[in-house]
Amino acid sequence: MYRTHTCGELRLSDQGKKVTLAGWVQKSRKLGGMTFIDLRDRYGITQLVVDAAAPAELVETATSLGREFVIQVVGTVVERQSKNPKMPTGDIEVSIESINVLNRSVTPPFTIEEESDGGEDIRAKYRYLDLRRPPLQRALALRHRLAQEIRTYLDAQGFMEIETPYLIKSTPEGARDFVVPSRMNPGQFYALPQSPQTFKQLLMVAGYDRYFQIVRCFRDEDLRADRQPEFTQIDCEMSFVEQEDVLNMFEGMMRSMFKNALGVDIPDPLPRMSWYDAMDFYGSDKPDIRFGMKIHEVTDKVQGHGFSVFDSVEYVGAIAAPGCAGYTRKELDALTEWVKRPQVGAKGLVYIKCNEDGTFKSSVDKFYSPEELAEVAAAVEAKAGDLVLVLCGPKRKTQTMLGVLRIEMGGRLGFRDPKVFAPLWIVDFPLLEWSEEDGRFYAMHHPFTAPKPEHEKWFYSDKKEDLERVCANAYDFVLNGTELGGGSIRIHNADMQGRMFEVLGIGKEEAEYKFGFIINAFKFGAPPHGGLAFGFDRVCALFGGQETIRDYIAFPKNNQGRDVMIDSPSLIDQVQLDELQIKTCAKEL
RNA sequence: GGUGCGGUAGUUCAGCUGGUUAGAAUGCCGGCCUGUCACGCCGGAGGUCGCGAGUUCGAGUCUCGUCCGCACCGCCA
Repeated sequence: MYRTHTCGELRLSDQGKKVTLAGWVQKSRKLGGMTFIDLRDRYGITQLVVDAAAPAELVETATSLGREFVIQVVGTVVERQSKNPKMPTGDIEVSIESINVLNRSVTPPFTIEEESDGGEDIRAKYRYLDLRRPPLQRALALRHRLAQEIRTYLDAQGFMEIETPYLIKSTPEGARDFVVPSRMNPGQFYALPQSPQTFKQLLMVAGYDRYFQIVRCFRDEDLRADRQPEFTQIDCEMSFVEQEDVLNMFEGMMRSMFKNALGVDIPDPLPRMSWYDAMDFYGSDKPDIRFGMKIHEVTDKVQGHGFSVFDSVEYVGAIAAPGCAGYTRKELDALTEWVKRPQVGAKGLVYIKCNEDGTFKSSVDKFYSPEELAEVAAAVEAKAGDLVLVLCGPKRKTQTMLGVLRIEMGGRLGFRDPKVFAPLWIVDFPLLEWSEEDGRFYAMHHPFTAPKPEHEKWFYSDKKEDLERVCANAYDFVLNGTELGGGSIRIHNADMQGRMFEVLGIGKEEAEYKFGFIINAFKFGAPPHGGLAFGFDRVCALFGGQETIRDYIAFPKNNQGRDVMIDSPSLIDQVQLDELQIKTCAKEL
């Protein structure tokens, strides 16, 4: 037996026990005659001690151990003479009678401790060493815990986990596909799935009315801290359901995840907000509702006073930053520069200070009386001591900029505490989105989303205005300003699916080539169905209070989609290339 | 495709308007030390300043190019 206990479990109550431990040498401290060794495994650290009175051979071995040596020791649990209250095992130590060096280690390039001295670069290259550190071990443990909760909950609700293929057909209607050449089918390619969307719908056709899968998905797009080329979705679909059924089922799942993994209670039922309200009041389709500072339109209150900047625009909107009336000229100038950066894109910033004494001071005093400024302040629910920030321009674009400004100010004011959780549903999304540059509609969610039944009359209209106002029974699960998941009630009718492809400008032949299988399947008694998918990596990161998902993935890719540890992607040799017979033989669509 | 920041010892970093032999901390190696737990003390080794051009009497430092990392914009149905 390699060990009788782990390095995290021994306590004072184990005093006197003879134990065998195995683990990694984190650090050794030699004090002349005696040697202390911190032995680590993923359960914790236990201090080992070798006394001066020990046999010379044992002392010799103990003092020759290097960092990250793997050792097995036999010894007795004893109470420490000087305890360490910072360690869970700090009341005891193991007095060693024998050491078995199971494996040596070269000196690691960075410290394997709670806080490593290594930078991201070097830790990524030696990911297997970084993964020995407690923060990474906690992150993966949380991921495991959440996956278990999901399976437990969905299993109890009658869901079946069914695997779908990874080698599928390329249908790049949105993100780019990773493609995989096929040796047995020269010149032809599989694609890796961006999601199992069509397969889960086919499972509904097949009668598996409650399906889920914790599944890897792939997108060949540029990366971010919260975006990886391969990522994991909690993919779910149900038959014979309406939007209400889906929302209830999956907010229940999130509720049990919050409760059982974090001990946090989230509201029951969760708040819901229409997409239009989210855009109007938060300037985002993924609002952070941990704090207020809602956006208010003040166009009619500020136009017609001779201030040409406001008079010439479609929309003027504002937010109130609590307690910021004391901002200095310098701070306001800096804030103005901040909103003018390309990432925000505002042309300028107008402010109104609502002073504690009830007076107002603004950058546009020339054009507005104190009474008029008070009216604007009242419209954005500003109180004495608040700072009103005003932006103007085209409606949606300005709301988006105000949304970015709101998030920034909310962060500065400490309203974005990662330990506070404010989930909600965003509902009633538009079905379609017009692209000016391409001169066509794109599906806002995906081309399998059904229009709301009451909007179908517009869906079959040829007028752009009609199509633009079609809403879908589509929904996003949003937490703290991050979209964690989304879904919709699907089209289950072959004719309607055909109409959707038509609206999206996908020709009959192209639709047949790319999606013929699903259109065909819908002719064989497809049940009404709908579902959703959560981004599991993001769920883990947010539950763990982090912005980056990399720590929650054992072996993530870097910014360029590279794995710097195994050095992939990489060139392949000519023999492999020849076998694959990759030639130019594109399909005309 | 674009913007910003960064690349100097194993590691994390400092290095001013260009100027002698490129420093610190930590790690590593050796010595001392019987209650350490960021142990302490003494000594030592350790550098292609990412790479390539250029300017200059002289480049870690300035210029251009290039590679790599991180964050962001575009992109992500």
